[in-house]
Amino acid sequence: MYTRIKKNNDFQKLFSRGKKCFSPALILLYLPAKKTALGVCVSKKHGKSVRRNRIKRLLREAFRKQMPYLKGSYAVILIPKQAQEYTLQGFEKSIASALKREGLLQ
RNA sequence: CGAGUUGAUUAUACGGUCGCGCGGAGCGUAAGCUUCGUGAGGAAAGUCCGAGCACCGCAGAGCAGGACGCCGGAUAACGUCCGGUAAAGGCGACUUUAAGGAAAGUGCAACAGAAACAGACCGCAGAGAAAUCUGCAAGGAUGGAAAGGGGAGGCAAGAGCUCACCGGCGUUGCGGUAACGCGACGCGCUGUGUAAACCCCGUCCGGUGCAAGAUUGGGUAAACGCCAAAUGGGCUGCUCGUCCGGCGUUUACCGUGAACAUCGCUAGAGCAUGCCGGUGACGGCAUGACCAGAUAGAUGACCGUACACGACAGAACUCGGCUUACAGAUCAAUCUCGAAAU
RNA sequence: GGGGAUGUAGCUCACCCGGUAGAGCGAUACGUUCGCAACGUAUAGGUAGUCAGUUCGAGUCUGAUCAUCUCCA
Repeated sequence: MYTRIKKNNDFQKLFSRGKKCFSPALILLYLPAKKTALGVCVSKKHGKSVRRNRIKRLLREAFRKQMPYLKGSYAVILIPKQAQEYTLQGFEKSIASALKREGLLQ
């Protein structure tokens, strides 16, 4: 299981030193860590609170599904790109392709 | 049956698998694991009002400033709610209204129009040969607003000049707690709008807001510098009044994880049910349950069944309102209007 | 979460007390020049963010709503 990234310090560390990886639907930042941790970053540009919460939930669910295939443990931040529609399948594919490209999958 | 009016309720439901926040219990040195319970709204939204609570402080007085404004009640309080009154709209059920004062004073009323703290352009009548003079304010024309209204009498033509009705003002009787209503008598009648213009009258208001604020380790001593000495700073914009020196740097000793921690943080002017009082807002009594508490911020994914195929929308200290957004569904009323039948 | 402010021409802004919406830059046309710039002359461009209310009349007053900016750890 993963833990949530809560501290501002951790976010700053990832934003400044984390490796960036782009995919169609989102941006992924990661660093090796002791435990797998997930942070989600959804700005106000994505809409009102209901819409933003929906995006966060979809991102968490997508990440949860991809986790078993991870090699090692990492601290990860997911940043969605602006779009008209957000789907679970789209996020899953994006995460999978990004992780594969970085060679983090088994 | 059709068209409405008013009030209220609800906001996909049920089952299964995996997953998340919080709390309890158990296991474990610990990381954590297992299990049980619980987990968004009618508007949680906008932040437009009113409070609780907290601090600044002592708000003591006056001025300034702000809010409200028919009457009576409800409430912790309110700009909210309830019941009335008046006016406007609707055939009606009913709805809407920032609804005090224009005879305290000041201002404004562009353009048009003859004239907008007051009048004669056209006109009507009399006199005169005419120019013009005198009387008048019915009709025309301008305007949002034009000298109480339209009718009869009267007159040279006209005019509250006179009369009845309506309106207005004053006095007064009755009903009502009151706003106000109904009536009687008198006065021919004294210019309009604007107070969401200044203002007047009445009522109320200290400021800042949980990023408030509190706790946990900062304390003691010395030196120097800056500002200031009846000046400066704090207390609300100002005045009176009142309180006090303030800030920074360095060194020595003890201490040191001063925050992204912990508390505030959810048991409450609360909720549900029943009874009683009241037209109602609401109040009283009894019983029952404990019902989110996060801090990059918890409700999702998949499958099955049903249909109307699911709108607006996500707690962030807590309540009472208001306002705004919203697919629909349901219920109620001796409700209203129309049609048909009896 | 809680305070504060601003929406006017393509852009940057005026218009305090209600009465015909203006300025600068820009755009278009003409002149000037061999041509361009500069300069001169003229023209177009707005229902004052949106919706209601008060008023005879609203950019201005009042209320609601939408958008943008900003401050508080």
